Amino acid sequence: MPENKTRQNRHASVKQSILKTAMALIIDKGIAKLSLREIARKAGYSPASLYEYFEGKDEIIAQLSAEAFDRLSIYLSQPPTNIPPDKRLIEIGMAYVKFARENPEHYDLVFNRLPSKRSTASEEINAASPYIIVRQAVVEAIESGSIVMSRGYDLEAITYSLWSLAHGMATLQNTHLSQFEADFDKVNRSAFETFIKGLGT
Amino acid sequence: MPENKTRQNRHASVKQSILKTAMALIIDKGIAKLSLREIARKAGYSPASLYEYFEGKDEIIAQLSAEAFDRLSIYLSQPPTNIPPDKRLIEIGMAYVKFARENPEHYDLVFNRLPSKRSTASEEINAASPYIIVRQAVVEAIESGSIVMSRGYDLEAITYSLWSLAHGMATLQNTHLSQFEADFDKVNRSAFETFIKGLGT
DNA sequence: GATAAAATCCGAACACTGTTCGGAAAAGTG
DNA sequence: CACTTTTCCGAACAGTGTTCGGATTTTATC
Repeated sequence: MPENKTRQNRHASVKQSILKTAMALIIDKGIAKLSLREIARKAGYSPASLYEYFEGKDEIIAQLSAEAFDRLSIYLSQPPTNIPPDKRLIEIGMAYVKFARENPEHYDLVFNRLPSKRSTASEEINAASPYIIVRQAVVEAIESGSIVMSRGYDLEAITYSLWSLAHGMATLQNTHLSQFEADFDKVNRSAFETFIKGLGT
Repeated sequence: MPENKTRQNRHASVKQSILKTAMALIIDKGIAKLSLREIARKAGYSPASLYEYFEGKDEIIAQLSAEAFDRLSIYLSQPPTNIPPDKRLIEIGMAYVKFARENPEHYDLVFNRLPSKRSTASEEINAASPYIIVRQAVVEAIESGSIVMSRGYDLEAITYSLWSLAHGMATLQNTHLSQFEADFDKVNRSAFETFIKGLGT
């Protein structure tokens, strides 16, 4: 009864290879022109066969979105923990933007192709993971005294603000400012520093 | 030879009415499901006829995007000029987010449905208009001494940073945080104040 | 007002798309 | 071996954006 492993493994690996083909197509043709039928062609299957592995095109995109999410989490985990909390906060922000610039398609998948159907509670928690990472860094920065909370501007609010700043920079650089040849890294760092400075006493 | 006016007027007004029906469809069915054929049905034309007025579906969306852009400019122009420059800067940021929340479809059109083909130089200038508005407010804030530039963090960089912050807040509220019931206005204002504070001496 | 010209409109067709369904082939189980 | 489950696909359906030829209507010119 090797069904337990072999069968499920096969199913899972085929699923993964289809996702891989789909992601490759997104990267070189753009997600707007992604077609189920072309995925099937490149993967060596008939269009109907893909429905054996996914509920439809939307679920394929949702899966890719989830994968992209994990990739983002990896980026955000890179900054070492043995640096001053306020510095680390900046590095996390920089990592966020770096992810967006180095993986524009993944970034788009994470934030602009979220499944239209309300995600379940558990997915929400998972989806909040990057938020949790930033939040934890803010907590440490507060404990170290680098930044301070004030009334009406609490932990969640600060986390949200930093996330917004990073998200805005990343989004603008990948869309409206994509053809600008500025040294965004330097400016971004200054922006984070300015905000952190404003959070100080 | 009344062709000059009548003819062109008619053409322009039909064009406008098609855009209007298209926008209505976007608002109540979502842009993802917007279909050229349905626009034609609702507008009382055959699908082929729309090509007398637009190059295709993409140009219709591009036109709507341009209209949405104008609407954003109006929002950004609302804050009065007879208030302290640093306060005004915050009000402009708040107006940016307000536009996004009150007109989510328009906001999406402006920032996530930008025409894939490189826009021309003149369109670029027009597209930069909100940026110009924010920039001008920053200039006045600098002149008043409310905020200061430092080396490597100049006018453009500050403008870009404020834009990013507002853009991030707007985008997140319209997507990932759309189901959260927080008092975003208050938090947003605190975030802007914090950043402006960081920009001070 | 008749005539030529230009603008407007649409039916039909083409090449796509996502999805469903029935059944054939293959693989695993007893 | 038979039996069940999984896998796969051809065919079809409804829908899409777009093109083209020609008919109809509106405008300009004589």
